[in-house]
Amino acid sequence: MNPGPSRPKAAPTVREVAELAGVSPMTVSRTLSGGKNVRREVQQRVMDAVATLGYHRNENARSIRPGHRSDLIGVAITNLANPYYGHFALGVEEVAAQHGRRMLLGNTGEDVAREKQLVSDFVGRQVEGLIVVPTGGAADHLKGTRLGDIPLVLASRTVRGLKADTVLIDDVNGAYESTKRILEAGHTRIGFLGNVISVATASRRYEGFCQALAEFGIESDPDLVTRGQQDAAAARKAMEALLALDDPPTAVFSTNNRNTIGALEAIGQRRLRDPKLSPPTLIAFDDVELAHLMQVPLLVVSHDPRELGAQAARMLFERLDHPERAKRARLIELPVVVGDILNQHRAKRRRAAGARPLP
Amino acid sequence: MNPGPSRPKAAPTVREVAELAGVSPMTVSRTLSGGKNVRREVQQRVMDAVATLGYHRNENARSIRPGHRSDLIGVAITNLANPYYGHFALGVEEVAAQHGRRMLLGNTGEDVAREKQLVSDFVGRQVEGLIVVPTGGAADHLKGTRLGDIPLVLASRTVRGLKADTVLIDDVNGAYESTKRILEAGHTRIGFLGNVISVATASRRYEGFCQALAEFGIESDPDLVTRGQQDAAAARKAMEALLALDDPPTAVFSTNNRNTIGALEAIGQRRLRDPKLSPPTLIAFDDVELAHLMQVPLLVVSHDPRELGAQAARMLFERLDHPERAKRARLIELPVVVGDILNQHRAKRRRAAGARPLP
DNA sequence: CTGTTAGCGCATTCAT
DNA sequence: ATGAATGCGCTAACAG
Repeated sequence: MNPGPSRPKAAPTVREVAELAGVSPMTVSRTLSGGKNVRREVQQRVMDAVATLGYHRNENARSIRPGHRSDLIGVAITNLANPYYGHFALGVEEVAAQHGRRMLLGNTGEDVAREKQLVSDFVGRQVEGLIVVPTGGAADHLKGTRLGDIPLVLASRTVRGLKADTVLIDDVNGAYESTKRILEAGHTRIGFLGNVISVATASRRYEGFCQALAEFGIESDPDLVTRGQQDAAAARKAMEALLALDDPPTAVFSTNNRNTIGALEAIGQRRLRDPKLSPPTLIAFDDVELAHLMQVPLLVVSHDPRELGAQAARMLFERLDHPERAKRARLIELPVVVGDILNQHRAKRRRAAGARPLP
Repeated sequence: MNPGPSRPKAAPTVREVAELAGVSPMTVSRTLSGGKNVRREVQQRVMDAVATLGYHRNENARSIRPGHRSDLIGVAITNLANPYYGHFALGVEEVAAQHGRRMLLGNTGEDVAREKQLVSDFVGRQVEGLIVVPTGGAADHLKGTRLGDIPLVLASRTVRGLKADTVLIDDVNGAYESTKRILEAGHTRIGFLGNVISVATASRRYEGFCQALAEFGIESDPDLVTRGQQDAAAARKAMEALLALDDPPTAVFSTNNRNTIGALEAIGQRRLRDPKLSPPTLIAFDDVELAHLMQVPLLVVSHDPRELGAQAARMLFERLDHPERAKRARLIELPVVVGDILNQHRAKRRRAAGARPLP
């Protein structure tokens, strides 16, 4: 009597629906694809059968038929736990949804091997396109031929020697403009908190930073430049070291939100021990929730990572919808907004006192 | 001569690989599935052909064959832009990867219709299982029959009248314990910042909150209870209103990270106008980056959303790997950690002065 | 309007 | 160790 631990029943197929509705599989198929050339009454019978059986059309079977799209895109990002990429992924997802596509999402954890694996798997699953935040390692697996000519969009970072559609933030200029503004405010000793150099973004932001320094005739002091911090904990240590210098920087450029968090933690902790600490002005590339309330002089270089994701997706779908257009890889650089210097009570006073802090 | 805008070439198939390698499709298939019963030498020829053609096995075609798994799970979450769910998604992804599965990820934006759409699509794509953070609306579409008996795990929230494996946070107890601790510290007027009531989490946390109040013989003052804030902006307004009361609360319970952010913003802004403001103690359910550095007395009720995601995924795979086991829906409640009250300089002084703040 | 035939890419089964 | 036949679920193309 007892059917026992019911084996996971195989999903119902068109045939079963057809049988229950007393029609041919073809009529079911037609009904499900809009109902052209099917009597209303028959459609109803079919839909009823669909409902009672809990039938769902097998999209995989559907997608192997010639000319049919998979409606799937593959997205590989480096770190989902970073709110930045959460917003990014949301931007991608929203635009994909508008275009009727679903998103296969994988996390690379900055590991090239994993990236390779993911991309290969995505291709095997017939994704129509790929959006990748590259880890920055070797990237042969992203070459067009390896991808079976599936459109690829790189986001947030580039890869040396790889031609592909790319959406970047205007890193160089953002770093340049913000550093310049800090220099104009009178700072001369400016620290740098960077992430790993192999990440193109890091280099580009460092480049803009140096450009501004050079323009003001300031040599970048190697003691003030730290690089390679990939998470907040590392950034915090780096910032602590900067604060502990005999002659600490009066301003610090932070490459990304992880470094900003770490820097603010270092400052916050240090302030507990030394409440009169006059914290350095922080140039924060990427906005961070609550940062502006931290009572630390702050210049935010912000942009919307969600828009970055959306833009990457738009770029991808444009290529999918118009494969006939020019094949040349395109590069888009999204502008950043350099804000005002917030919480700069001390800085104001210093400037009011005239001249530069260090003669 | 010019091939013209090369039509997106159809992906190579086993047949093409076979032809190039001078073998039958079957030999290619065998080689790709481990190489049993294929001569080393032939395997090599096949692999070479695979490489030159850029061949990727069509997983979709593969998955329609009987007995074959899709290696796909579907995940629907409410808001990817919330770092909480970013961590959650990462937890799911990592465990899925360990089990050789990929993740289809969709964002519902708290919209039931979208959730329904996503789940239906996921089922059509032959996902082996579903992990859903339910929006809280009607949920007929999540009933087993509608899902073709695909295993479902609800995470973070429950749905009234729906039996399914569920992973929750120990909301009631976390809210209870933290509120109790604040009451023990002498607070009697405690505000409440909540999200929409239809979300089960909100009710559960409110429940724990009220339990603690009741135990201390305190009636919850309706003026101090705000609900329905779904984002930081709304939460901020609600908190501003609390701060503006003639007799503002000395402590405020914040249901989730969005409300905490909003509350801290309100406090921060208010403090700019009134530097001597003695901010209320904040009970923050869910941790928030930088919150502990905000110079606001803070009691964090924390848990790791990544672990929540991991646990949901483990639950799913356990059911997938052991379909024969008991069918009863299981419920797991992950413990929370109620921390110490941080930054409580003022509170200390108040307590040291003896008695309760309000006679 | 409806049904039949055929084939998408792959792998199981059964030869050889 | 290899290949041929067959069918998975679905739907164009072609009858009727």
